This record gives sequence, C-alpha cells and structure tokens, in this order.
Amino acid sequence: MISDMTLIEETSPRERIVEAADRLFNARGVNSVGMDQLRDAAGVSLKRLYGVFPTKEDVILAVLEKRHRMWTDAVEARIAAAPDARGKVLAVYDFLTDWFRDVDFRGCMFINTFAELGATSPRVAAAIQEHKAGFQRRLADLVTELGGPPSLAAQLALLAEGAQTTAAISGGSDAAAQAREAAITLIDVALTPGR
Amino acid sequence: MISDMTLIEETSPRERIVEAADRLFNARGVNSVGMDQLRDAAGVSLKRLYGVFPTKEDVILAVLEKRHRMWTDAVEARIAAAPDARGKVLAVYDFLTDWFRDVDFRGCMFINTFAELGATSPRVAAAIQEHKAGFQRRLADLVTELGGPPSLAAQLALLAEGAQTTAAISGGSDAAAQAREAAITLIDVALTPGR
DNA sequence: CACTTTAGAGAACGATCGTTCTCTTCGCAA
DNA sequence: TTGCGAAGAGAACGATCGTTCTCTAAAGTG
Repeated sequence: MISDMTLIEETSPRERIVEAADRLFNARGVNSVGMDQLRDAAGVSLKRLYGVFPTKEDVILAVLEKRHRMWTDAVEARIAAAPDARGKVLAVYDFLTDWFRDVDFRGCMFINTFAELGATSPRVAAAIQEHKAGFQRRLADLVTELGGPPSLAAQLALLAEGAQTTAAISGGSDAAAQAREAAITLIDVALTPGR
Repeated sequence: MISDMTLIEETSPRERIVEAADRLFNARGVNSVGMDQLRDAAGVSLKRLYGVFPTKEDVILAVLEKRHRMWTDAVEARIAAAPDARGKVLAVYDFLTDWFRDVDFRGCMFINTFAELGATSPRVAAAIQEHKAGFQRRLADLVTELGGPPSLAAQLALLAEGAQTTAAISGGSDAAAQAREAAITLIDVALTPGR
C-alpha cells in the first residue's frame, strides 16, 4: 500500500464513468443511454458502477456538475482574457461561437436534459435551474461592472439562450455571431447617456 | 347510413387521439407517455389507435403538426390585430407573454421533443426544423415590411427562442416582457437613419 | 498455506415499452 | 335466423430498461 488515501493511477473509475456518460448523454440524450452501455463505455463492472453511483439519476447529476464546471471555467477563461468590461460581456458570445463549432455540439445539455427529465426528476430540474440562474447572475455582475442596468443582463441572457437552442435545432454556428451583434446593440443603447 | 362520407358525430377518434397525446406529451414529455396511456386518455381501443396511427412516431408527428397549426394561427391572429408594421413584429412577443402565462405551459414542445428525439428520429427532427424555419421566415417578412435588414429578423428570432427556453426552465412569464423590450431597442436602432 | 474479503462477469428480475394477436361481441345484409 | 366482417377488450410478445443477485476468481491477511 503506497498511501492510505485513494490513489488515482490512470483515471479513477468515477472519472471514467462520468466522462463516458457525458459523451453518450450528449450524443443520444439521457434516456436513450442504458446503464449497460455506460458500463461498456466506461470499462467498469456493473457492480462498481452501482457502487459509485447508486442510481442513474446520480450519474446524470454528476455529469451535469461536470458540465457546469467545464462550462463555467471555459467562459471565465474567455472573460478573464478580455481587456475591459465591455469585452468581458462580449466574451460570453465569443465562447458560444467556439462552442457551437465543436463537432460534438448537440445543444445545451441542461436544456436538453430538462426537456427529458424536468417534469419527472426534481433533483435534476433543480440542478439545471441552478446552472441557468448562475449564468444569469454572472452576466448581471458583468453588466453591473459595465455600468448597465439589470434589465440589460436579462436581455443578454435571452440572446445567449436563444443562440443555444437555435444552434442546436437549426444548426449553423452563426447564431452566436447574430447574438453577439444584437448584444453590442443593446449594450450601446443602454450605455448611451441620451435616452 | 346518413352520408357516404365519413361523418364526425362528436369528435373523430383521430382528433381525440391527437388531443390527448398533445396534452400528455406536453405535460410529461414524449418518451414518458406510453401507447396504453394514450389509449386510455383518448377513449379508444388499441386496435383503432394503431389503425389510425401505425406508429408512435406518427402520433408525435400529428401532434407537432397540430401544434404548428395552432401556434401559427394564434401568432397570425395577434399580428393581424396590430395596427402597423412595427406593432406586427411586437405582436409576436405579446403572444409569447400570453402563452407563458398559460397554466399548461411547459416550454416549446418543438424544442422539448427535439431534445428527446432529435438524435433518434429524422422525420421528427425535420418537422421541428421546418417549424422553426417557418417562424424565422415569417419574422423576416415582418421585418422586411418594417424596412429592417434580415439580420434584425435573425436577432429577433433569437430573443423569442431564448424567451421560450428561459420561461420553461426558470419559470416566470417576464421573459417575454424582457424579450419585447430588447426587440424594441433592436428595432429602433435598426430603423434609425443615423448609424 | 488457509481463510476472508473484494470485485469482476454476466445472468436474472420485474417493470415498462411499442406492437401484435386472440377472443369475443356486435351490427347488419341475405 | 344465419352467417360474416368489423371492432373492442385486453392478453401476450419480444425488447429494453434500471437494478439486483449469483457465481467465481483474485488478492490481501493471519
């Protein structure tokens, strides 16, 4: 025994499960992926799978947590790289542009999962609402730094959400560019002293 | 025999099936409703159900068609009641306001169904894309009447889509009002000669 | 080495799904 | 009345789901 704490040699079973679940859930939806396929994709026995996650709902919640973390980190990296407050707000749409170009993009998993389980699983619904609320809060902070009113933040959030569903359904990554253009207009108007 | 054409005495079995399916699909999602529950809700035998719709996918397509018709009719009624071109564009968001207030509102069924079946059923995916494309075309026509550029129509569509997902997930019908406000701003800027 | 614990492989279980089949009843033409 | 086609009620089927159980091999401990 090398250490008394659990040691991660390559990648832990938990990580492999979450990673495989993320990939499969994103590609085919939550309900279309069975636990057996999860076991095969993760290279883990069913016993261990259920040892780590007692329920499929727990797997889903873990995937959503990971998505939330990666999404937030990627957006924050974009924001941090922007030079000024205005650029920080627009960085959100730059992130969307890159994201929509990803070959694996199949829409926002939070929106998709809410459509599948929102009416059935309260825990999943709450996690999704928390994610969206967190994004809106972050956007509100950025808008406040910019000197804009809270109503502007709400409008910018609508543009981001609309871009995600439009990109998912109609395809094409230009939804992000259109959202960015609209955001620029809304910001300029909100920050113009006259009117 | 009263007539040689099929006579609709009360409501036809087909209508009853589609109406029940619409209500159940909207409330719990497409995959969570079985054909047996559909039979019970429609008051129809399984044999007749499968006689009218050979497949569950056909039921879903029929429900989407009905939704598309009712959605389009309701929006067009709002548009027709507006006095001028600008009001006709804003009528779209007035419709959203009313819609989100409906106690049965559970998000846009097209978005929800795409999340559930978009990756699995090409026919369903195509119907959904056609619905969204039709909305964008109608919006583009209204914007053209207004004298605005096509890019404005795309931006206004993003606001409408974002309002629908936001209202579905975060609840509250104020998403429509926020979208309307943003739309006013975008329209005003696009129609202002200077700049 | 003997023994206990652990974990892997996968069969099995009960539920539910979409779909089909069986059985029975009913309405109606001859 | 007799015979027949249509339709309702619901059992049944095969597949798949989430979850649990069994069996066996391996590994750590005395």
